Amino acid sequence: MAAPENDTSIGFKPLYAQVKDQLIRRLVDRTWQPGMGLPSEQELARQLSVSQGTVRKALDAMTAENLLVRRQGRGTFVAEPEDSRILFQFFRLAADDTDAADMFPDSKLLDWSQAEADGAQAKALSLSVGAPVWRIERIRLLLGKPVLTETITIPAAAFPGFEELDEIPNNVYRLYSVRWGVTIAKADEKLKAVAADADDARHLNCKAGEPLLSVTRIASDLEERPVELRISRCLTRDMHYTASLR
Amino acid sequence: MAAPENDTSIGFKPLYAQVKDQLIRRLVDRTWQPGMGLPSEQELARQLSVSQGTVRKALDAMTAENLLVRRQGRGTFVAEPEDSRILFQFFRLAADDTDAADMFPDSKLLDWSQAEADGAQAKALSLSVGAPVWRIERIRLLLGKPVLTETITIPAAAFPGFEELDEIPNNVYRLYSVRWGVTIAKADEKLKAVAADADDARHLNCKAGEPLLSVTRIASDLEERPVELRISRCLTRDMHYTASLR
DNA sequence: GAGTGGTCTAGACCACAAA
DNA sequence: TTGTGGTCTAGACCACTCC
Repeated sequence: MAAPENDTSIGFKPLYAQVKDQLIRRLVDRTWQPGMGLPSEQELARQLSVSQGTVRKALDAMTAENLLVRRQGRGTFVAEPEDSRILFQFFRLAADDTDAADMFPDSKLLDWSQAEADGAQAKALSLSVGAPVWRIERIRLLLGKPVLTETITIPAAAFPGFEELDEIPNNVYRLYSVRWGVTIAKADEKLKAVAADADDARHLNCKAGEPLLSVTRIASDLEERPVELRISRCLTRDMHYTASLR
Repeated sequence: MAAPENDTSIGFKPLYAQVKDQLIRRLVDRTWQPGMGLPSEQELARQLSVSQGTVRKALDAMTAENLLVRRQGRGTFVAEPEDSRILFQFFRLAADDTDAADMFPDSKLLDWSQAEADGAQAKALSLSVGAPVWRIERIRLLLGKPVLTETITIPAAAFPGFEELDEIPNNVYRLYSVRWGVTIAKADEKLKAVAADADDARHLNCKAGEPLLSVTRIASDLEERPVELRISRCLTRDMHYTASLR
């Protein structure tokens, strides 16, 4: 970083992008953990031998990606997997009538077991077929009413000691972070309309054949490795999924 | 803008935001039209009596919102409603198998008539109930197969002379722009799973009761006024809606 | 070679939070 | 009062496009 990197090659990266990579590395290796304050811009600029403006550009980019939180007068902090933030960032279902911010959905655990990745799971998680995975099935409720079934698949290798858990918390992204240092940074979702099968009908208290919104999510960590596959089947009679295009 | 705006009030806006508002005003009043080049950063800075860096921050923000396109060595241009951009920005349906960029969907016009806004339409478009609107119903096809029905509702007042059109083009956002200077800058969508009714079944060549993805879009112009309500009902057997969360 | 946006720097002042 | 991030400025050099 000290050298001007007289780089004419195709792999050129601007200084601020290199700085950002450096900072992300410190998040990955847990030098800076969620909730902790980073050094000031001036201090980082000294450490990395770049100007404060260049550090700022990297910090602003990471803030835009919800990796950091900046507070004027206080400092820059590593974003925490708080319920409110996770809800806002990763939960797109809202009640039709209320515009109010919704609550974190409750969970009812159905099943939780080790399994071997099938073709689709292996592909989604960049594993080989048959690789050990954990599978969690649960129902999620809003205001006491079941709104969706959720099947979570995660690679066993990325979450050692998973079997020692005595319960699955509501907010698993917080669990991933606290227990294994895995930060969910991004998620890609594919949506379809499907018909409720017998299991759906039983769990969601609806008729078989009723239209459900199927959401297939692949969530990735700071290094853009897929670490969770989540398939939800949502009853959207009184709810909807929101998306904003710009 | 020349005065430092010694502003202690709650309504304070940073300079670059004021510059951005100024520039958007020039887009709204069509001083700068789609495809046109803007003056250089230096020139804008002189005109507005601010530094180049402040102009740059405004231009960068507008580029991030897809209002402008910047090309190194050439200049800054007003974004055009080209098929490829509109497709990328506002069309979220993709075929399950191909990862390739999809084509702009063909359209088959079903109906096109003036009507009076009902309660839901009035609310969505900030009109009073009974206000005159145009309603367009069409089917959209990919690779020759019908994939969705689409009902577009627009305020008649915002599109004078709409009745003189002798056809509805595939890309209506381009039409809005070219003919009425209306730029679609943002869209909010609400998704639900619904059952196909008899009309859906006929148009999409599926069975009544088959699950469809219902997408209700409210599209807004540069001044954030809602100008189009669009309700799509999509067959998602071989397709999906994509969303990215970060 | 002239002009454009892209990057990087250095320094000033302000608004805000905490001690 | 001190230290932080937020804003604004001024100027330098680079990479790219076009003539």
